[in-house]
Amino acid sequence: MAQPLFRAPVGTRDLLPPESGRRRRLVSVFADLADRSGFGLLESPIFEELGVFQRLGASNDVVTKELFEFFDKGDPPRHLALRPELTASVCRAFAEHRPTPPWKIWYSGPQFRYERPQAGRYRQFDQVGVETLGTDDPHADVEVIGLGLRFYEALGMKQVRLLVNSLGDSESRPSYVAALAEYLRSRHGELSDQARLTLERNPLRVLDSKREQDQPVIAAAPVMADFLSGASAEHFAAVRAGLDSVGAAYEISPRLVRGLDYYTRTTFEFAADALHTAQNAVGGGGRYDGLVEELGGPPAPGIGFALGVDRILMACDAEGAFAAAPAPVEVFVVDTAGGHSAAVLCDRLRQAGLGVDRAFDGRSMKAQMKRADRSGATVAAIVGPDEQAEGAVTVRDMRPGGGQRRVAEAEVVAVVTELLEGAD
RNA sequence: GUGGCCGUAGCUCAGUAGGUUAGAGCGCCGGGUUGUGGUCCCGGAGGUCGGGGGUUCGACUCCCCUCGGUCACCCCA
Repeated sequence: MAQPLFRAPVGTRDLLPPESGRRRRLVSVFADLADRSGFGLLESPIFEELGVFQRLGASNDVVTKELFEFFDKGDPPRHLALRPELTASVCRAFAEHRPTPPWKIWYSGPQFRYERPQAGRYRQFDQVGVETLGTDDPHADVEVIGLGLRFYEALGMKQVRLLVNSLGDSESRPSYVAALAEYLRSRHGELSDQARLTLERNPLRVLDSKREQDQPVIAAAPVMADFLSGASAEHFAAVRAGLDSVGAAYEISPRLVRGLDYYTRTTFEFAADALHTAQNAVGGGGRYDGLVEELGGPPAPGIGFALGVDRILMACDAEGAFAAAPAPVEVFVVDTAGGHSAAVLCDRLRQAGLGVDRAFDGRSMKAQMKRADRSGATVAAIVGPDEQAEGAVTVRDMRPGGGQRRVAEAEVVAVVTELLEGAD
């Protein structure tokens, strides 16, 4: 293979049409849903001061090993990092601007994590998400979770399951973690080496182990539900009741743990059953009642989710949903006359709001017609020497059995529009 | 960071128990007489077989290194 001089860096890729257009449509479906639910768009920087992300958890790989960090040219240099997720940025923005709560925000964009790529995992990846800050009303949880569910539905996905759990608050969580750690230590000998390491860093995360060996131990582990404080249990019950009221199907997943340390109380995950890869979580989120404060802001509880665009699209492929489609071309302009006729014609048709493409390089009529066909255009507008001489255009219906006729330039838009109206 | 598998034309792949000019399909370009696509037919361009080193009379085929891809662990969306 002739080796290209450069290629996209490891874990990144170029998104070409029509796939790129499909992603854009996905975001616009999400944007529409978020807008209609009272969420406004937050566009935050792609990089932040390192400290913004260090609150995500000292035991967390995302912070300790996977950050793309760098220094700028300041004096002294500032220590910055490409954002590995967006919740921290949203909280930082909240702490910085002090908007009136509840602050309901949606976002989309690239995020960066230095990991070994694998199915559904890239170093640069896209997420869409929402966050509601400044309220711990269980109905805020219900609204956020419901929005996620409706989004998958809007894409035509059917095989997405919602898993929910509560991690408890600052009172109940520590006692659970202590009990869990004690239990895990009692079965230390049965755990994998990896799980033992995880146990020392963050006992909760052991519940996430995918190793066969750990499964029996995990299955018998104590569950958070038994350790919830009265207030947390009540909050969780209200969230569940709310979900029931809007007909949102969910499963209680007592051992569901989120990756980032800031989560409290409600946690949830969207699992794509169509995906048989290791990464079948197409989205996840939860409550993070202390994060804003940790970033120097006022006490402000929050809840949100992030949905992985790449994984969602993989799941769509597996389900046959939300297919990619090339940008629609309605009219293809064929020009064998030379001069500016084709340019003028294209411009006129586009000004009329039509989707128009054309050929270049003065190729043969046959070649241009072939292009017209491949473009998927319903109509070909042909300008050759004859047409040019009489100020006319040949309008050809490209559909099987479609005919053609020569019309005056001034009538082209009307004739084409009429043909297209009969197209559907 | 650890491990498995893979790396031949733009794409999807075939090929070689090591031996003359490396193949197919799709795509691309041209043509099938007199300006017109979708089917069909003919022709053509395009590959130093990821890169480097080694073994050999000779390697795309064997060995080593390296880069890249892919999948899994870890981590997470």
